[in-house]
Amino acid sequence: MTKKKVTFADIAQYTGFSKTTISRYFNHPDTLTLENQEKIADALNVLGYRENKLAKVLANGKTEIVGIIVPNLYMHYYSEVLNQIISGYDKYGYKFIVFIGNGSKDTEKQYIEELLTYNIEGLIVLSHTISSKQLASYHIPVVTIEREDKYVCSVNTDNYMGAVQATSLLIKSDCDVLIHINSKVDPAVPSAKRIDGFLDTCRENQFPHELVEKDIGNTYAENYENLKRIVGEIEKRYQGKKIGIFMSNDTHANVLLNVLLHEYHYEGFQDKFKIVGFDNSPISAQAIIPISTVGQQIERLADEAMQLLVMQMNERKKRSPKALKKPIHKVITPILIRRNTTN
Amino acid sequence: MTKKKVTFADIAQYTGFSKTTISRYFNHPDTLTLENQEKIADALNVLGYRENKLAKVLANGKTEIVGIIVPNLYMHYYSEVLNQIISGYDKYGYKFIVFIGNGSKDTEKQYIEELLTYNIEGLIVLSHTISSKQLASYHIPVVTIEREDKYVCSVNTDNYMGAVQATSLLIKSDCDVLIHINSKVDPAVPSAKRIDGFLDTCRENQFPHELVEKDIGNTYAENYENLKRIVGEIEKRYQGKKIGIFMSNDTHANVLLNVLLHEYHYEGFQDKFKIVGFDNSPISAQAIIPISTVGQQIERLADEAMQLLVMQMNERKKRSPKALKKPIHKVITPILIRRNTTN
DNA sequence: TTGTAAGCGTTATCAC
DNA sequence: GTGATAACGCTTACAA
Repeated sequence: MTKKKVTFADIAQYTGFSKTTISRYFNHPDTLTLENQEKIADALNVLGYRENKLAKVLANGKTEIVGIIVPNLYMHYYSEVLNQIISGYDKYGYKFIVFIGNGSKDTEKQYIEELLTYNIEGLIVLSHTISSKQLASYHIPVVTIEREDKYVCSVNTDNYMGAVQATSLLIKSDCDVLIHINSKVDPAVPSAKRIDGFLDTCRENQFPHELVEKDIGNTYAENYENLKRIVGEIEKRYQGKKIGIFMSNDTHANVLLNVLLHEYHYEGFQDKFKIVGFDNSPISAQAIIPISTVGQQIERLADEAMQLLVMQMNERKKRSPKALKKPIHKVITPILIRRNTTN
Repeated sequence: MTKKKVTFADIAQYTGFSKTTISRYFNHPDTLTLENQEKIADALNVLGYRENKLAKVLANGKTEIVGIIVPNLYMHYYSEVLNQIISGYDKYGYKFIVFIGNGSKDTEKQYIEELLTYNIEGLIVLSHTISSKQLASYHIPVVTIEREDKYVCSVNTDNYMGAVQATSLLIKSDCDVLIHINSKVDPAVPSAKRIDGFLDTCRENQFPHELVEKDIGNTYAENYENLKRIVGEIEKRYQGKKIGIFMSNDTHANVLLNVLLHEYHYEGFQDKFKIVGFDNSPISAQAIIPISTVGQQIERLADEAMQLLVMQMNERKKRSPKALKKPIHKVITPILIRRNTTN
């Protein structure tokens, strides 16, 4: 039916009004008589009008589109954040063009360039490759989530607090010594605070502890072998002691659990080992023994990010926009989730 | 620096050419002298030009934007499909506006309407709520993935073949009786073929079997309780027999595994039960005993979908576009992944 | 309350 | 090879 597109011109002709009046019907309906509003409304139906946002954008500059760059969707954390952000459409009305970073700084910059050609109003960045300084240089509203954020607005989980919660839980679980296994993390990345939180809590409580800073690989098999070795060493070092292990994420916590179950046949390994993970990803709940973990409040993380972005985008639409003097950094407290790998 | 946007007009003025020539520089560079090409290239750099795709779109209608509607990103299968499709940007150049269906037909229709106002060139649909008839009525290129697809182009996994592979593997694993646990599935949905594949294979081999068609809930706890009960009944019914269970997906296969391990203390439960899942989701590899499964070739699924869509979109750009007489349905063969829950 | 006309930044159609 | 000029569909002063 709708062969050609119906435009304001068609409606104007049909109703006898001018294009301007049709435009006003959409943007300032109250400036028309009710009668005329109805006339136009009828015409819209009869002709089967569908608005053309692109034409609108060309005229007023508001795309209502936000760009997102995620490192990957393989990790549940990222897909859940993406999920929550995109679902924000219902609340904020912004649409999202999504790019998946492939780790290369240059291609990610290209992605941003491409997004800019579409006049996106703002950008949400979860990938780590592009520095916040670089991001700031684009002079568009930006919010980063859980990454280096010196020069741009950001939302982060309170990783320090999360680590404190995890460590405290292990202490309360009657452990004799505490271990934190993590890869070497750039101190500028928020998750580096997990290490600080662990160390500080142990020290404050004058609790025996050890930090194992080692990259344990990217595949399940690599993780398994590396953790098997690490656990072997730890066990030797702390014979007869009850060991609490704070893992940097749930995926690794689960591998650790499997290692202990398989290699050490601890049917009652719970007497010997306690485990806390991080992220509250599905695996932590689905593991053979549900794993205690620190859950990021992803829904809030996403919502705060959108609020921060919307604020910047609105400011920009004002007659005399004022850039923020300082980037705003929001922090979301994580929630400790007690399951079966701790008391 | 780049206070105001640099337009063709600016470049034209700077170089002394007309806007037309600048446009030609981008679209038909070979019709300019090399000398002039360089002049313009220089100007572009000096002035810091960035193209405006929206203006371009208004003039020629090609947005290079495709809409995607996914039911959720909680299930790894969907996030992985999304991942692969979006990554197709590097190959096909299309950008993606993503919506997450919330199960309501009306809101998903609204999403499509919104996408249409942006003149998207095509649509990829993974969510199940909107009928293919309805989708076809929008008269834009559409491809669906693993869902009802009567009136539109689609790409699906060969679910029947996957079920045949899974069932055969269980037979080869020396089982005495085969069980398939699945919820009640609409026969129009491709995954319904898994049931057919199971039943046909059992019958052809004259193998004892049973189909358990039951909804086992949406949470881990529900899954656990339901499967515990189901397994209890099955065990009673087939005492002393080796039971092969084909689960409809890996998440449930993992719960089943945990049930068997916990409730039945089958250290050597492998002698009694064999399990095959479906999807090759991360959990199948990370489970305490890695689970054999049928893996969908998601990368191919996504790529075929894009090819099918690009084909339709290109046809539409021709002077006299010809609509397809019949929708095209592509089928991708899944791959059996043998791990430790089968021989 | 409504209309006129000039943009918004490109592309396409003619001319020259 | 290059340049006017008219679209593309809508918004927005400025008038009336």
